[in-house]
Amino acid sequence: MTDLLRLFTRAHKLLQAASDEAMSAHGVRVGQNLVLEVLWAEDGLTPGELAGRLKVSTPTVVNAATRMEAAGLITRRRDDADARLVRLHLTDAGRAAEKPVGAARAALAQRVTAELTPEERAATESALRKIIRTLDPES
Amino acid sequence: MTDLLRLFTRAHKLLQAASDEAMSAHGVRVGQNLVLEVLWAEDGLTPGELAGRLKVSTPTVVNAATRMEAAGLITRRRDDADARLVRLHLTDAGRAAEKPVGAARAALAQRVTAELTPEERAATESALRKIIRTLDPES
DNA sequence: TAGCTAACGTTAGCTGGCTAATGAATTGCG
DNA sequence: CGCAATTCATTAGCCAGCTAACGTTAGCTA
Repeated sequence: MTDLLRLFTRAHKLLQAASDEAMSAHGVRVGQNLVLEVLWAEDGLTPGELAGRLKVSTPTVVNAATRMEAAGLITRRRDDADARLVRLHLTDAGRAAEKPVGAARAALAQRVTAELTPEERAATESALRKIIRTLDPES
Repeated sequence: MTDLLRLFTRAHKLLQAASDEAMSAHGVRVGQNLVLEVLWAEDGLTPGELAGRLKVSTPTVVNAATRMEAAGLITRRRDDADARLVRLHLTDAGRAAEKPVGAARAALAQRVTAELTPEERAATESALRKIIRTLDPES
């Protein structure tokens, strides 16, 4: 298990699971959280815009939006000026989730990074940035 | 993007994609690679054993095995002594993939970690271990 | 020895990624 | 002005995870 990539994969899976568990308590799944965070900052974006900001494909956002609509977190509305566009708007429930979900996320981040020394945290952050730039120079 | 968790997610997705691309050139998808690596070291394991070693659920291994069987990488064989067990055996093609896939994986790891300083590498590894232990104390 | 229980693989159905193909609407060019 | 090209969202279908439910086989116990 000395392989960095392997450790990485394992840590990621555990983080995803912990994250999903923390959010699910507030009716939000781990993928939906990302969409919500963008909408909390700027409501009424289109699937394409969200995909761009989240660096995810458009169908991924569309599918998430369908589930979130069914869950009552957002609504779909056709753009008045350009009928090709769909605008995603938060419902009251979607807005209400901001505080608890944000708190849950912060608590998880705190719990996970609490054990790290400042050096470890800084070096990890720097390493992650380098890895991202290596694999996606455009970013 | 200052959030460690966000950087983590992004880096993981890029790594997965790069990994999948590298392996696909040799007819192996990213999830199958993990199964193969265990079988290269020890052939004839059961789905449950593989799931335990990979820290993945049994259905995940079963589904991967089905695709790998269709791809001609492994075969399923019922255990003679205990008919509940299924043993997964490498085919010639599965064995033949070891060298190229291993090389591709090593090349990716090398490329990704090349930019990191020894301190970053060590600190990241240590940080990952701590995170894993925090989220899964049993490990 | 008969029957219950535990172990194991598989199937069904979910989330969350992806690409490719489709269809509707707008834009732009001739 | 009209038609072609572009730009959207959606749908279809794939891989890779998961949990829960199911059926079969061993094994143990009464």
